[in-house]
Amino acid sequence: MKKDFYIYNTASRTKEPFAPLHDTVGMYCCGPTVYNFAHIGNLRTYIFEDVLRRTLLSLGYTLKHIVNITDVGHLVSDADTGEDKMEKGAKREGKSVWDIAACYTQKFMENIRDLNIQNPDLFPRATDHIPQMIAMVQELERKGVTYRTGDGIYFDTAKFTAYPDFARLDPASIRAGERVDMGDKRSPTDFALWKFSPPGVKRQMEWESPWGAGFPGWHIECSAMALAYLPQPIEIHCGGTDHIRVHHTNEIAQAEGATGKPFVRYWLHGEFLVIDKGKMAKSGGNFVTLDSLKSRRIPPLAYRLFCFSAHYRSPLAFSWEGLAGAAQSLVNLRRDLVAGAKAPSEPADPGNAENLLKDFYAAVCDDLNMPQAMAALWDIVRNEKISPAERRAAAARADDILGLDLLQVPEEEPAESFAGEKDAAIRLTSGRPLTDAQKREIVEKVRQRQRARAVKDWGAADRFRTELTQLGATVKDRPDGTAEVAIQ
RNA sequence: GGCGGCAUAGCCAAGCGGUAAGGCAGAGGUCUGCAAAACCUUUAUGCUCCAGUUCAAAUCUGGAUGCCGCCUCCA
Repeated sequence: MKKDFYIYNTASRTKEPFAPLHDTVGMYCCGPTVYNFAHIGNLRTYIFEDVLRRTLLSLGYTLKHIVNITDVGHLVSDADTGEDKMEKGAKREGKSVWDIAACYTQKFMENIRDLNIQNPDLFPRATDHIPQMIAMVQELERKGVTYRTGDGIYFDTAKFTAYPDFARLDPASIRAGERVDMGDKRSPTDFALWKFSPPGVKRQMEWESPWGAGFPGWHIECSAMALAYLPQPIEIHCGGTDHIRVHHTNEIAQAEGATGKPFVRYWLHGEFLVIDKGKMAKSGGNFVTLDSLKSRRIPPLAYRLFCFSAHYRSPLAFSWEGLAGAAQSLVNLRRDLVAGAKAPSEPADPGNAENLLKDFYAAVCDDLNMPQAMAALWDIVRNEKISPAERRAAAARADDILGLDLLQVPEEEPAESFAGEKDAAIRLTSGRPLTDAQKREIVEKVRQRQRARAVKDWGAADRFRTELTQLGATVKDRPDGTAEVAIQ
């Protein structure tokens, strides 16, 4: 059943009802540049796009979803002086650019999997589509909207009168040379379609073209690959908010300049994850990766849930405290659902789940308002008037969109067995590496405390607890007499 | 300089004209030798400030202050 689905279209700057023209909805999302780890800020956008994808599927649409992998180098600056990011990464790690791309593509795929982000239908790589890019540049040449400088073929934005519309630019106020190095460009908004390899320099990544050896410009890959796989106009195109002004504006110029037809119908942009009031950035040195979360024992899905605490078009303030809160929240959510499962209950009625989720779907369909959707879910999960089976059935349906593995039975922390000690009465988990001596000290104190408890010597037991606390070990007694020891 | 956005409890935040969602944290209680867990109860007379419109404003208008993003590869 298709509900009314409203999404905010950057092109119109308004919320619009989603009404696709094609039976299969084409969706193109700008993917990662694989020269370094993705940080969790990058990942926020892919989570937003995944929720969009899951919502469309859940509403009954058929999708063709494309996420590109940018594995070709982009220069660091607009002038010819900058280093290529891929080549820079290669130099940093002493590998070839191809190895770098393969390595970080792999890392990206792991992140995606950890976050329950569903795979799109296709992950096209830029380096596999050089011919399509060259063809598009040639078409733009035929249309007479390009010119040649000493270092490349450029798009002449003056020839594309709609250029300022998308980002609502005021052409008169873009002042030449203010922040961009003009090089030989005629206008600050002009951009490279094809760059020539510098004379005498053999780049690791370069291709033959009608204009000689070189490499594609920074925006052509998305226009070329999107149109290679999706019918025009493409229904949905997503990316980060930073792409509006330059990347997507240029994509539109290229695609519409080459084809003379509208490029995309709905543009959606995700806001940034902010940290210490500024955006998380690879260059800022303030970035956090999914691996660093995992090493702190925070499950990736806790981060996914954390992302649902703010609307995708609002900045979300990152903090470890907030993330720990999300982790706790996920544990609570699953626990409450499991608790329901233990109670005797009648089989759930799927039709009723749909009914229970009315508010949930209403929030999701209102431009993916996930904070409100989560509130609606909590109302179900903690509503004792609803039978546990019905709650679980509703949660399972909601999870098609949330992707939080809500019905997963909470697992015990795997107990770390420690060198030389096999004591079934003690389960030790540690958040940091410990020497054998340290382990032995802690284990010995736990044992002494257990002995004291056995003879009801509460005073001694409490003293050992205090000592263990000083060593960073928190002890939890379990009903079966075993002790759970967590070391921070 | 241009364009865009934000300011709501300890933290993350929703709400966008009808009398403050939700999560986390905190507090009190029940229970347990203590602790943990669990369960129950509770937590903003107020939404940066100042004017204004309105029967009614966190929500609209004008102004002030503070903060952020894009304009350069960037989610």
